[in-house]
Amino acid sequence: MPETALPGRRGQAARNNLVILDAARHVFLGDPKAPIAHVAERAGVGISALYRRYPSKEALLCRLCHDGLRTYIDEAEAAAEEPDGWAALTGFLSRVVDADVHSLTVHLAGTFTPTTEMGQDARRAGELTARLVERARETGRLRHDAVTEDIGMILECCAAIRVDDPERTAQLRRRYLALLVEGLSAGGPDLPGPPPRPGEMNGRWRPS
Amino acid sequence: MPETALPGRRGQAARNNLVILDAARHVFLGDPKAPIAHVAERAGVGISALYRRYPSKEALLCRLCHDGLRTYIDEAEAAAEEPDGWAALTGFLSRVVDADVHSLTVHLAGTFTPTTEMGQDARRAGELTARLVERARETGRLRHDAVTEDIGMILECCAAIRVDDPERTAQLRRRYLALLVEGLSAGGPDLPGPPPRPGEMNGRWRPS
DNA sequence: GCAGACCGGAACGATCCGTTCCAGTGCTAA
DNA sequence: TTAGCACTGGAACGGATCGTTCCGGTCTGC
Repeated sequence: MPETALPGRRGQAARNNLVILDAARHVFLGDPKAPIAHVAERAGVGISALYRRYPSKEALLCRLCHDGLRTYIDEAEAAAEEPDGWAALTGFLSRVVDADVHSLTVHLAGTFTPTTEMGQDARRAGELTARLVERARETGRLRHDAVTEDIGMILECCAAIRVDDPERTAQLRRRYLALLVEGLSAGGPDLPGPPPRPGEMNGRWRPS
Repeated sequence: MPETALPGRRGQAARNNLVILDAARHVFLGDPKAPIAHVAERAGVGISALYRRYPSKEALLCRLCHDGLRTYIDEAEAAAEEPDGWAALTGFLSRVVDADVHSLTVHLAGTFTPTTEMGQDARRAGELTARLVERARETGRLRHDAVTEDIGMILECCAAIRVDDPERTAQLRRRYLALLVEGLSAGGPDLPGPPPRPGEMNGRWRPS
């Protein structure tokens, strides 16, 4: 077990690396504008332990956001391996909602100036999403008027579900994702209004 | 036109009553934690004009929230007149989403200590909602595993959709409400997990 | 023409939060 | 054994924010 790999101060430092990232993820997931002291408190470390690792709050948020983006890409690439296009899309949505990736990426964006690498990753995430939607459409199970941008909106809807207990939150999100996926299925009446345009929900990515 | 009903200072005061409430509704709809100065700025009045009418920010928020709750009740009572139980529920949802009542009620709750009258109104709103769900279920068009508490969650999902342009926001919300309503329709597979419990999403109503 | 209702906005005080700083602790290496 | 140092916890600081108060000015109704 790696948590006992190194004893003493050096081991504590190594362990704190993980503990701090975990705490930060949990805290900023619950409140993107939480003070940095909450992270330290939850991690059970002092504030210096944070500032030794990240030069500023912004850097920490950037790291978390980028990690979330990479998780999104990883899941999308894994879904691309699934032969059934419909199962690929719905399974992808399930896993992304379960991992609460959306709160880490979209909701944290705008609180820091993104790096160019993040921009590239964001573009790649968009391409992978579009491909998943395309494949789902080819199966005929996806309603004809659904577009790629709907995916981001659906994730936004699920991320809005939140109760005190994290496990219960996950359960409820699965429930409403199921409702939305059911709505995504072909067979219903056309959806009202023009569909979301690319980048329409990206106001938060502006440097603020 | 009532804006010219009274001239002079008294007329200005009467007009400011409406202008301030409108501005407050707009500002706090966009950001429940906005500073009170933003309200004054948007209303085009000074800060004293606000404090002359409401003893504190809390009182203003309470007023807005209570107004929103009453709108919800009014819409629910209007929907109760609709003979078709399914149309009553879906029409109700449409109008409540269009009016953005959810952001005024649930999202403002917790920022002030609610009055007992608000508690009564909240209970009445719950009863009316339950009745609408019950009637929709009797039509057979509502999926059998939907519960009253799903309504609040669905409204929460729609309220999460927000882009810069208010009119566009309304369009997009209608789109995802349609998706969710389609999911609510009978015929799909059972929803995963236990349904939401009464009061499960009411953490925000605590005095905080 | 005057008393007072009403206004705009500067000033105040409290709170919050990111960041810095420093004294303490216990490995590590000689 | 001990000197040095990497690392830590948390107090202190400075800036920003925001609710509220206060005051000088304006206009109205009598």
